[in-house]
Amino acid sequence: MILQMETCTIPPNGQNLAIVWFRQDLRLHDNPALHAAAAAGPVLPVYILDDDNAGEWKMGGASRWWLHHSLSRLNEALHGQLLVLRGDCRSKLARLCERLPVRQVCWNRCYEPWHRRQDERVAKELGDAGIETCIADGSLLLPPWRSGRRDGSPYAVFKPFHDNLARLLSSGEALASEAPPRRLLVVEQPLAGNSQPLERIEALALKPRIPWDAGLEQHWTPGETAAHEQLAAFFDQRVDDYRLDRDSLGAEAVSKLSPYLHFGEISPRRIWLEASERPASDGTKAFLRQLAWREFSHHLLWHFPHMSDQDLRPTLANFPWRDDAASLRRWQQGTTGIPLVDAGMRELWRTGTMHNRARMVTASLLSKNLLIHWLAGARWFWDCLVDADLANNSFGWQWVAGCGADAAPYFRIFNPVLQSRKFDPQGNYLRRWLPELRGLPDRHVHAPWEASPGELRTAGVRLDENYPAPIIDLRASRERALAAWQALRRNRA
DNA sequence: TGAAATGTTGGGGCG
DNA sequence: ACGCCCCAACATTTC
Repeated sequence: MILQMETCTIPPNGQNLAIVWFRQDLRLHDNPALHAAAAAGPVLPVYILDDDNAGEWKMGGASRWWLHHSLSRLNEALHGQLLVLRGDCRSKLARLCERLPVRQVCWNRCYEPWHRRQDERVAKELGDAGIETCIADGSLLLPPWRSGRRDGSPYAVFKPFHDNLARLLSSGEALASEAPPRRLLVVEQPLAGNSQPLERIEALALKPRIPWDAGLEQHWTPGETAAHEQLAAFFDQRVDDYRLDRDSLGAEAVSKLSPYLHFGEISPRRIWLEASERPASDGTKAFLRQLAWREFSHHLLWHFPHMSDQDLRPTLANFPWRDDAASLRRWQQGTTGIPLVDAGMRELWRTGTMHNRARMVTASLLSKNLLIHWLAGARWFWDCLVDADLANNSFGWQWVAGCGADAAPYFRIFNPVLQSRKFDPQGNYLRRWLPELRGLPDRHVHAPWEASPGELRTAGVRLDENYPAPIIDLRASRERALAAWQALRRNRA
């Protein structure tokens, strides 16, 4: 906890000005880079939006919306002194160092491949210019190279990874928290010139031009304060039921912390420590296990940087993926005619998130039943999710598609009707997102095409008029997917 | 963090 | 009383 925040003017040449370069660590608490910088003297907080270096994985629309609000909250917490720039991070930071008496630049590592390249280039350039750099690890429980085996090799299966992680963390040393600074001295906007910081955040144009973000506004409050409130509410009200209810689509049982974690508005370490202080329970354990999955996917992305674009296990070389723009479009819009899939996709579009169970089922329909490449689905999620995270997203899609580490076997194909009956027996989730199906009785709301004409009429459902007929026959497409996989295996053998 | 097919068991109706 | 069939419920195997 920072006890005291003050602002000051730029120190004269020769003094200890440190830049804190914020990226996916938009918080003041438990932020190692910030703490390191603050310990040495006055701090200049900087955020730089760098779209051009992100390649294929430039931030998506929902993420940009979140970032806009998150930067605004961070700027407020910094008494309006956050310097916001856009462009190439290396040249922007170098230029700041030329113009101001900067001794040191501090940042927390990001683990995406393009961020790693960026880190290297920035560190080299600053080093060549005689500027100190301080690179910390604050976005994971353990840096990915420390969560591997003793010999440094990565884990490819979750169970042993999780056992090892739990062992390392329980030793305590890994999570020992450094003493946070008692005082944060922030320099007043050095380059203010003609515009105020808030105007600069607006100038990043992160909010959508067409205002489709009403649902996001309704469902989310970005920012560090909200993150802490969300965590407290989860621990107070929901964690005890988490193990049993986390798969239930209709219940509000999950933590909803993923976007805060992605943008670093709360640190996983803080979550782990707070959970550890509570009496051990099944709910807490199940929750921390999910945090370990996040850790695992980052571990894999670090060791296999191509994971975001290529099959982790090249089992699918020459797989007959279908190029089917019309079906992809219906999947994206939530008009497949398969209720659980449509409910999930509409929740995604409207709120920027989707229940994890629904993510697995919608992903399975696209990659297995429709035989559309998992990358097409991953890209759509990337654009729509407020918690879009390269490691988690790529890992999840590969897991479902059956080409990832610890992957679901190829023959594990979700049946969206059975999943719906099992995890949303009363149809609460379906009816929330598919008002046109509200009149159907529980036994038919999961599969309206099985209802009799009379039942459909009573419910006011007209297939292919106010709700689509199913995009595909579930049984036949399951057989087709199995056959395609088996052909692949035969050719291989 | 599957689903579907196939196998097994045991109770009840019935001749 | 007994064998037979049916079938639900559960377990196992296969994809």
